[in-house]
Amino acid sequence: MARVSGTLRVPQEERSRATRARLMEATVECLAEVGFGRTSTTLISERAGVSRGAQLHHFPTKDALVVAAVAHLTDVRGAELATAARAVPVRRTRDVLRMLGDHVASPVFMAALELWVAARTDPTLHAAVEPLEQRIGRQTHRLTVELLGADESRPGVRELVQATLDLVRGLGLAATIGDDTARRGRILDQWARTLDEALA
Amino acid sequence: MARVSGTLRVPQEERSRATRARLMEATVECLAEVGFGRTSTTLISERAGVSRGAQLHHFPTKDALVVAAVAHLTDVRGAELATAARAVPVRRTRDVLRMLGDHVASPVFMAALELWVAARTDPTLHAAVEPLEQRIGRQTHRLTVELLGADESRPGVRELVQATLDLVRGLGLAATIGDDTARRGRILDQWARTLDEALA
DNA sequence: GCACAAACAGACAGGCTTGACTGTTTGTTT
DNA sequence: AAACAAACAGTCAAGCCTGTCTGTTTGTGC
Repeated sequence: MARVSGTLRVPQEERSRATRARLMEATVECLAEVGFGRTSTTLISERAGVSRGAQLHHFPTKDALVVAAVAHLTDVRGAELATAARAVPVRRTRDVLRMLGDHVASPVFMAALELWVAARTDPTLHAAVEPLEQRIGRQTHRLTVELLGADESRPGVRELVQATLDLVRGLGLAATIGDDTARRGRILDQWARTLDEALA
Repeated sequence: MARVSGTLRVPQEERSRATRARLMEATVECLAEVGFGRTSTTLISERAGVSRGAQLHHFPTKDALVVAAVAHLTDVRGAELATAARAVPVRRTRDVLRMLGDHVASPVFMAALELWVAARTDPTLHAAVEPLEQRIGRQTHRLTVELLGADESRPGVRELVQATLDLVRGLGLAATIGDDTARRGRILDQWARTLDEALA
């Protein structure tokens, strides 16, 4: 598409993609900062610097926008995890846990948390969130197994890795209220020791 | 008060208490069933069988009602945990974990979850939730230590109990999306074994 | 029995949110 | 260049939610 014909061009497909991206990113930001409840379409369009008309053009309904944002968020989380994982040396359990702990304290996780809880009582959202969350869950699991150098063929190992991921999820949830970093650190310190013994 | 004077009496203090209780219970039910976002004062009053006027009389603002419901919910959670704990034999780790796992799958936990997430971005709610959550957190910790027969003077034991509680919180969160009971069971099976070894 | 206050009932207004709708600009196609 | 379609802009009405307000019933104190 967009055959060159001499003059400078700003393909509308590109503009469209950019606008949609800004809207989805603004949605994720709103989720993380003001929560699902206060995330209105008006607030999103203001934040994205997009007119309400343009917003309604690309996403006819709020559901459509949020569902698209869910997919976008999944990609972002996947990318952030992959990037963070690359910086972690293999077989250093405590470092792996630190990486996971940092993730659940990040804004993207908070946005995901908002969506989880909202999806619990919203069928449309649930249908969008469930499969994507399952995907990123599996991806994170695989990644963690690799970094820990764990042997999943041994009985119990798979469950311990799952427990580790559920633990950090729980820590992320606790972090929303009044959990301090120090407490998380101590818990993960001990968990790393226990995990190392159990996986040995 | 309310000196008997022959005829049957329905003290207004009693009526008042009953109405307030029904409103707070209805609030918790709404939180668990439709979520914080869709929990409107109108819905609550309908569900409680209380007129809007009476509702506004007892709780002038929505915040007042929700804050009162938080306190109520804390009491309910505390009572449910204490009751469930009484049915668990001491030193049977798997049974203790089952009890905790059941709790995080219950409606009261879901209501608490809604409040947690809402409180993250709502200062008023946060001020009400934080201290109470801390209280019930400590209570649950003490209770778990007792049931496990754990010796907290030994290094790492305290952190392992905390990790256990955060783990079940994470499992409760996962349960809202698409987590099946079987998966939870396997994870807790394995964690019970690991915990027993670590505490031995 | 009477005055008073608390519990209760329901209508009403203001504000916010959502999505429909009309009009304008900008890129694409022939 | 002209016709067309997509992107963009902003207004408007319907609906819901909250909290105020007025009026009614019921228990309490004198």
